[in-house]
Amino acid sequence: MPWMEDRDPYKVWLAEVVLQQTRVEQGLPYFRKFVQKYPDVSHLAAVEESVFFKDWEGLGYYQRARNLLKAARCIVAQRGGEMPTSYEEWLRLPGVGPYTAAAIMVFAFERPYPVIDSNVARVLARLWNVAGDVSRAPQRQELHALYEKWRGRHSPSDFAQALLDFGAMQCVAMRPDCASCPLQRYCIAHAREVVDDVPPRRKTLKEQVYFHYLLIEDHRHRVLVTKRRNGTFWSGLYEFPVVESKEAFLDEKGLIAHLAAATTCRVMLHYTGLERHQVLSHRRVHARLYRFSVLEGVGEHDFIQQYKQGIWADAAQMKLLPMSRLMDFFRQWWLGQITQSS
DNA sequence: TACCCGTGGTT
DNA sequence: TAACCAAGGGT
Repeated sequence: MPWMEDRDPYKVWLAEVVLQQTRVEQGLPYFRKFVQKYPDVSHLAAVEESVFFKDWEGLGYYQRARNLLKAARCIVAQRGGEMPTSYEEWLRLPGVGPYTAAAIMVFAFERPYPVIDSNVARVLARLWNVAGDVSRAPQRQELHALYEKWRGRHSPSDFAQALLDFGAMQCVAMRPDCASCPLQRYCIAHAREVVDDVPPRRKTLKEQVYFHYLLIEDHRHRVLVTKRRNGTFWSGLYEFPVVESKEAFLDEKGLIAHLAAATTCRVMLHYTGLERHQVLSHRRVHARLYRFSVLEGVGEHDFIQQYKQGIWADAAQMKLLPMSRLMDFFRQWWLGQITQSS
């Protein structure tokens, strides 16, 4: 891994946060971009949040970006830019939990903390047939003890890297190739033929939500966008004004009725035919794009005040706003329309 | 503790 | 296809 070349705590921290719940292949391009653009913690602390949000666009779990900036500013403000050197100090920073703090102590400082992510937990749980949910406290404790005992006097970082790699490449979650596994003869889960059930599968519930995005343009090729509020998913990202429904897509009459409750403007809708869905960690979002216009004699600006606060963005501004992958699909389509018409 | 939070790959 | 999963953390 690139951050192991110099073991710079800043780079190790950055990499571990980027890689939280994220595959290495997916996160690595972002890590490289961040190191290039923000070579040390003072550069990171100085960047405006809206700019960094754009840098983070497409990586997901956007709260990580906020916490990373908060932590960087803590390190600069409270420590003069000196990176923490103890597990406890790292743990106090926002966005740094037990895994990340341990990984930093091990990879940057070669200190003996147990680096137990989902890969390592799976390897240990199978080898010793640890029953139950590995995210619960008793199991975590047992895995911790097994890890320490197995590591013995091995190098903390070599052992951690070995287990991470072994979990990612050999002892994989789905359909592991136990026949080729060098540890098969030691594996209790294999002996008891329960490898596929250890650790137990997660249960994920997906709620369906239906978004009706409203494309509202003025006469100068500007479009109305709003910022998603705190307490919602994708909070802080920008989108076209949206009407959300939990049951199903609304028909145009239903949409008009919904809008009539929020604005006194008389409005018109026209479905663009553009539909797209995206699966999130706990939701499935279905979206359709509607052209929206206000009837003659009533300005769109009145609509903004009456319906939602927003900003009018031209093509150049639109490209700078951080958006979800779903909204990015509609944005790209809109940019194409603008290019064609001008 | 249980639930929330993105996106992309695999089966 | 739909489910499952990934170098987890916050609340």
